[in-house]
Parts: sequence; structure tokens; C-alpha cells
Amino acid sequence: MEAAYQPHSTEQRWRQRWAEIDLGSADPASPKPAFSIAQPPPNITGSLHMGHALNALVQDALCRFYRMNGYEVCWIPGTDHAAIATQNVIERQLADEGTTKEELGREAFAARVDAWYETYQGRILEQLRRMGATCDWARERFTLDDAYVRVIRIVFGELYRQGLIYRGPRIVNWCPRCRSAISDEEVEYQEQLDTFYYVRYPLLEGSGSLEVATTRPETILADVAVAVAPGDERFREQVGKLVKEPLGGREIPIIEDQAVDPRVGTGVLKITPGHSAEDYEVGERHHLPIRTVISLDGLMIAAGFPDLDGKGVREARESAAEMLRQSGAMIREEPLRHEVGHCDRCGTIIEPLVTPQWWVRVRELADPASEAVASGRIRLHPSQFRGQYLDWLAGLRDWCISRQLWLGHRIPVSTCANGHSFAWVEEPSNCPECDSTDLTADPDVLDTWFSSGLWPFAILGWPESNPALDKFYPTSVLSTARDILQHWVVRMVMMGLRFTDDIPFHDVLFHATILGADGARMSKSRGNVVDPLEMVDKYGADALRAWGACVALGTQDARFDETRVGGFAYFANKLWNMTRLLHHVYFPEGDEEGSIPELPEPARETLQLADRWILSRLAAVTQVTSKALPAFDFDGAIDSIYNFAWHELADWYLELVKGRLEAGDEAALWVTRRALLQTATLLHPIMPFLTDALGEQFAGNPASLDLVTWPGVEPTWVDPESEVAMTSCMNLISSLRKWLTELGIEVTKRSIRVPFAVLEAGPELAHPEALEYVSALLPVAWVPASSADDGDSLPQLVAGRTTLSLGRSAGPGADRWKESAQRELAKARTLRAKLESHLEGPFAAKAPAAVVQRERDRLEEVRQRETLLLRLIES
RNA sequence: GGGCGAAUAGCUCAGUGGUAGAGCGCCUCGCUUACACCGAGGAUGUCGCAGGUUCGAAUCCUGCUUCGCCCA
Repeated sequence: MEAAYQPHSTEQRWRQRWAEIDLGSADPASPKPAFSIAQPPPNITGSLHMGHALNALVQDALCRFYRMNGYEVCWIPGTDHAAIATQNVIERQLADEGTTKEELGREAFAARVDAWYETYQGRILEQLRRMGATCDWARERFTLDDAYVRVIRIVFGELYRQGLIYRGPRIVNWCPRCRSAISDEEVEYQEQLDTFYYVRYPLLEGSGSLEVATTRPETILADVAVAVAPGDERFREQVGKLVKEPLGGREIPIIEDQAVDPRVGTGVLKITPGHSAEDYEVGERHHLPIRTVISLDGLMIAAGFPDLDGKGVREARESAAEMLRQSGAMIREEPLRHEVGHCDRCGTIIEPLVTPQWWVRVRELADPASEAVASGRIRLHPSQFRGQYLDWLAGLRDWCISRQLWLGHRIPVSTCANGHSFAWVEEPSNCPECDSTDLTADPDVLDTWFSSGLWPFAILGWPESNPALDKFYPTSVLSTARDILQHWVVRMVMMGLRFTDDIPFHDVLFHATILGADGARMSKSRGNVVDPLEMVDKYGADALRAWGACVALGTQDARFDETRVGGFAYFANKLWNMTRLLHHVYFPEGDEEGSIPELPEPARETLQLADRWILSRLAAVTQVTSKALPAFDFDGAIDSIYNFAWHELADWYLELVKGRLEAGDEAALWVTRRALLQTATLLHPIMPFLTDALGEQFAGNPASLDLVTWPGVEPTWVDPESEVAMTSCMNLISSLRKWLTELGIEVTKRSIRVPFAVLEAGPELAHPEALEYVSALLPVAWVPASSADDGDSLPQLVAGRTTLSLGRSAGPGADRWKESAQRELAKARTLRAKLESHLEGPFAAKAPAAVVQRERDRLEEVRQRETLLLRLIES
């Protein structure tokens, strides 16, 4: 074995090995129970970022754990074509080249896209392999695959025929730059500073007027009403009358509507259904007409108003404001900080516009989706996301699924010359109703989330009944980032319930968002992005995975902390060297090849205290890990393994047992082997590369620890008595070591031996092997008490209820011991006083008896220690 | 404006009623043939603030402050 763990070569070798034995391959015919995950398909254009890395770790650790627990595991990878994102990337490229997609033309653009996909196809999946992902690679899917496209068209057609998809003009979020509609979820609200204009709308009759506050005076020409809150006393007289909008002078009604908050602005709202989603709803309630003054290019359409017509919205706003000032309609203007919707792909300000689009009537889909989570059939983790999920579904509006992009899945609908519209799976050449060959295909493409929503069953061969679908659907777990709860998770539930009559997954995990070291979300513009592959290069994939396991679940945000990743790289090396210690017993320096042999299990009575203790601890860690991983408590699992391996197995057991190993003690050899191998096994789901490299050192293992059976808790190992005895012995050793250090004796020097006598043996030395352990770990030689007794001034140590004395021959110069004893005495007194007052108060009567007894025991112990210390100091 | 979360050692985080913890960093000592990617020891905390419940609160409740995220 190498002197240090080598992550790079090890990872490369094991990636290859796992591929050779096809570790991730799933057999639908297997009699084992199924565990399956549909991997959230990353955008094909992307490269691996921290979120992907974290998500890969979560999924892979679960897959490995369940494989080891006898499940047939199927983890299906794939990628998403990400229409709007890809189109934007390529448009930016074209812009850099000084051209546009319009200049290029549709065909050349499509070629460009194909070339792009060609380049990036599989790149991110390759990067996931570097994280150690054991997907069933043969099942990889891409959302533009023919089979996938077929599923989309089938689903679309069914919804269309069932009347759940319709086409019609409604208000949408329009991105004037993308020249496409986008869904509500793709609008990103950003705060900005604008002006709040207070404008006078004169009443038609009489001389009065209403004061309207608005941020958008340029849309006044599209006003069709002004509204006040129902029952607002201030305007009771005016409701039902008419006002003149102050730019064009059209007469519009004053209405009452619940959308108006009487406390905001002047309590009067202008209603512009053509350019505001909220106003559109008001308009529907009151059957108001729709007027449009902004085109799809984001330019004003205002015939007869040369100051406005053809101008951009921003510019028109200033012109409109100026016109209002000139006419005296402007009452005042004040700065206003508010949130404005932007396109989350290109950042352009969204224009709400009325255009004909395709819509999904969501109510019928949403209700079952709510029920699935409300009833607990689908469990969300952390559970507080349930509320968010249910609230969102309750307020869901019809879903706009058409996009005016050049890229994506076409809306599979054609219309013939006779006006017959029909949905298709294979594009037809004539109308099924009238046989007309004069067909026009719908020019729009589908929202990417429409196709992603089908992912869990589309990748399993739906709608054809097949073994994989039967075996692996519904999937077991969906692990994803929480910001696509609405975009994606909800849509999958809706579609899954509708088309497979079953939930798409049982448990949904929302992993943490990794923030930069500065505490803000990672973004290129902030420059706080960390590339996970760089971390893999620097510390190894296992170290990154182990850190990820600490933060992935159970917390909402986590800052990236490179030093903790580094800490786990050290841990990997530590484990490597722990195994190397045992390896050296069989294959000393210069004889590196060979594996640690299997040994017969020794009889229980041949085990020493330390053996029984470490096995008991191992049983405890096994239990904790076995519960923590399926409960998605990765942090609990890694924490428990780390502490056991380093601070119990390495720091104490291996140190104690070194001599016995060298001497060929079979019990020690067996226990050490078992402890090391089982630790590696428990850790395998989280640190697979390292642990497989460790497992390889032991004879009798399969090609990967992934193939071994998850260890159970051996009931005979559970031994609380040994744990108590050993803990108390370790406490004694720690006290003595600290004391020796304070006396200036080098505790790590093996060449010296300091004589010690036991004056009073407490429970710390109750076990016959305890004295041996002290002298195994410290430079101590035991001498009879008589050799220490006569020297009153010899340094003494009280540890727990044991008193030790330095032997006479230890020589002088060790008078610092009294200082140390004084400190211990002070501590003991404080603790004693605290416990006494505690026990004298109402605590003794009201607290549970066991807790009170424990406190009494502690008091007894500290009193004894105090007495011993006093005697010592006064002597 | 609504919702969710966070605030614990210098930093990053565990701990969710019973004596404040880990990793990294810092200080002292030690290159002892598993590991200096190590070992031994040490310093460092009014557990955000203010109330409340309780024999007992970092932990439960209420309010507040600051920060982050989601939604409108």
C-alpha cells in the first residue's frame, strides 16, 4: 500500500472497474424489491455546478445504500434540451459574431443547435461519473429523443381531446427580446426605482375628479375603467359614473372590485386589462373590453399620438408624463421602489400582453396533485415545503404552454384549409376530417416544463406496458433543488397522476442551496462560483461527497467551505493509513503486495475489554448509520462514522492493540480487521472510491463493496458494561497524560518509563486489563504502592476515584503537580456547589427519578474527588 | 406585502429539554517504522436581543433585530 491515499489514480481505476462490472445496471426481471430514481435532467448546455454535484451525491449514496441492502436499484440519467436557455446561448453567440438568427434563417439556426448539442451531449453526464455516480447508463435519455417526443405528443393529444388544452387569447408574460410568452414561474421579480405618478381623471358630470396613482402612464390610452374598493365610503357617490381618461379623453366607468386595496396610493386604480395580469382578471369579472397600446416588439401603438406612437415603453412613459404635466392632469410625482418582472433568461422587462397562446386548464390536474401531498402519499423533505406546494397549487392559474421560439418541441396540432384543427403524433399530410391536404402546422413550440413534467414515466417506456415501467415506477425518490418545486416537481405530480394513475415518486428531497463563501448565492457576476470539479481535482471526489453529505439535507442553505472539504481529504488518508497499519502486520515494509487474510471468529471469552468495547461501539455506529441513511440524515451518518473511526478506532483501539497485532494475537487481528472493513462498508455509500480501494486490501471481498451485504447489528457485540469500563479507563489515561505533560514528561517518548503506584483503585482500574492499557499508552511502569507510600511529598494524581502516586525513583523536579491539583480542586468545588444547590432546590422533588439519581451519583463522585484532592494538597 | 429558513468558538457547522460540541484556524510540545494529510496538550462561547413556560431552556412559546431564500 502507498504511504498516502491517492485520490486521482484510485478514482480513475474504480470508475473503470464500476463500468466494467456495470454496477448501475438494473434488471427489471429481478425478484429483489425495487429502488429507483429518475435523475433530474440537467440542461444539456450546462456543465456540472455545485448543485449538480450535491444532487449526484445524494442520489448515488442512496442508490449504493439500497443496492447493499438487497434492492434492485435503477437510477436513470438524462439531459434536457432546455429550449429557451439553449436558444439564448446561441443567440448570444450569434450576437458576438455580429449576426442574428433571423439573418441566419431557420435551417442554418437548427444546424447550429444540432452542432451545439453534438458538442455538449453527454458532457455533464461524464462529469457526474467523476463524482462517482452509478447510474444505469444504458437507460440514458434526452428530451429530444424520438421516443421522448412521441410521449409528449401522446400526452398533448390526450389532454387536447379531453379539453384540458385549449388555445386562446389571454394575457401572458411577454418577453419582447425573446419575442415569446413565458410562464409565471419564469418571471423574476427585481426591485427597482421608478416614479409613482398621481394623475387626475376628471368626472364626466360636474367638476370633480378622481386621483389615480400609477407607475405606467403610457398605458393610460389602454385604460378601460377605474376601480375602487367595494364599499369605500370616499367614493360611494362616484361608483357607476364615468370619468375621462386624461390622455385620449375616452369615457370610462368607475367600478368596484376586490382587487383594489383602499390603503394603497389614492385608493383608485386604473384598469388596463391589455397590459396587466391583475387588471386582466378585473376586466374578466366586469366584462370590460381590452385595449392594446404596446406591440409584441415592446413598441407603442398609439395612432394620433405622435409623441407616443412607435416609441419604446420607457421613452413613451416620459412622453406621457410630460403630456399630463402640460395638460395639468399631473398632480404630483414621487419616487417609488417596487418589484418589476424580468425575463429570467435574458433579464428584459416583461410586458404583460394579450396574445393567442396554448393553455392547460390546470384545475382538474391540480386537485389530485394537492391530494397526493396533503394525504402523505408523497412525502416532501424537509416537510415545511408541503405548505409551499399546497399553497401554490391552490392559487394556480391556467398554464401557458406555448412559446414563440425557434427551438423546442413543436405543438403537435395542425389546421386544414376548412378550419379543422387536430392533434397528431405523426405529422399527417391530410386532414382526418375532410381529407384536405392544405394543412398548416402550429408555429409554436412547447414550454420545456411540459416535456420535463413527463420525465419519470416517459423515460421508463410509457405508454407501452413493459417490465421496467412495471418494476421501477413509481420511482422511490426524487432529489432536486427547491427552486424548481413549482416549475417541475408539481408538474410531474400532475402529469404522473393523470397519465399513469399513480404518483411519480414517493419521497421528494430538496437539497440545500450552496452559497458562496460570502454567503450569497453563487453567480458569475459576483465571482463567488466554486467549480466542483476543481475541488475533485484538489481533494478527491470522496472528500467533496463527504462534505456534501454534511450539508446536503436538513438545511436550506449552506456556505461552501473549502477547509471542510480538505478535512475530509485528511480523513480519507487517515482511513487509508489505519488499514495500512493492519496490512503492515502481514506485509511489512518492502513486501507491499497481498491482501489481509480472513480469520476465523475468535470465541467471545478470548476477547479483551478493549476488543469488546470497540465491537460494541462498532455495533452502535452500524445502527446509527443504518437508520440515518434511509432517513436522509446523511450528516448524522458521516458524523457518526467519522467520530468512531478517528476518535475511537484510531485514537484508542489501534493504539492499544498495536503490540498485540505485532504479537499475532488472533482476537486482536480479527477485531481490527472486522472494525476496519465494516467501517469502510458503512462509509461506502458516501465515500465509494476510497472505501473500494480499502476493501480491495482485504481478502474475500467482491469486486466492489457495493456488492456486499449491508452489515447488521450483531446483538452479541452490544456490551454497555465494557463501554462503561473502557470509558472510565480512557478518562484515567487522559487525566494522567495531561498531568504528565504538565510535569514536563514527554508522554509520547517510549524510551523512558516513569514509575507509578496505585494508592487507591477506583472504578477506573476495576477491570484487570486497565493497568495494562495505561502502560501501553503512557510511559508508565507500575511499582508497588509501598515504594511510594513513605514519601509524603511525592506528586499524586486524583483521576475520578483513583489516586496514583509517582514512584520514589521518579526523581525530583516535579513540583508543578500541586498547581495542577489546586486547579482540579477549584473545579471540583465549583461543580460540587452547583450540584448541591441544584439538588437542594425543587429539582430533587420534581425532576424524573433517574435524572435526580444521576445528579446524586455525580455529586457523590465529585465529593470523593474533592476529599482526595484536599488530602493530597494538605499533605 | 405573504411564506419559509438561519443566527452556537476566529471561520464553516452539529447539537432540538438534563454538566456547551466537531472540523478548520490559533498557541505549546513532539518527525515515536499506519498516517506531519500525524500525535499530545492548551486558549477561545452572556448559544442574536427581550420576555414567558419549566425544577431545569442553545433546545419549547411570544415579540423584536439582522441576514438569506421563495412567492406576489
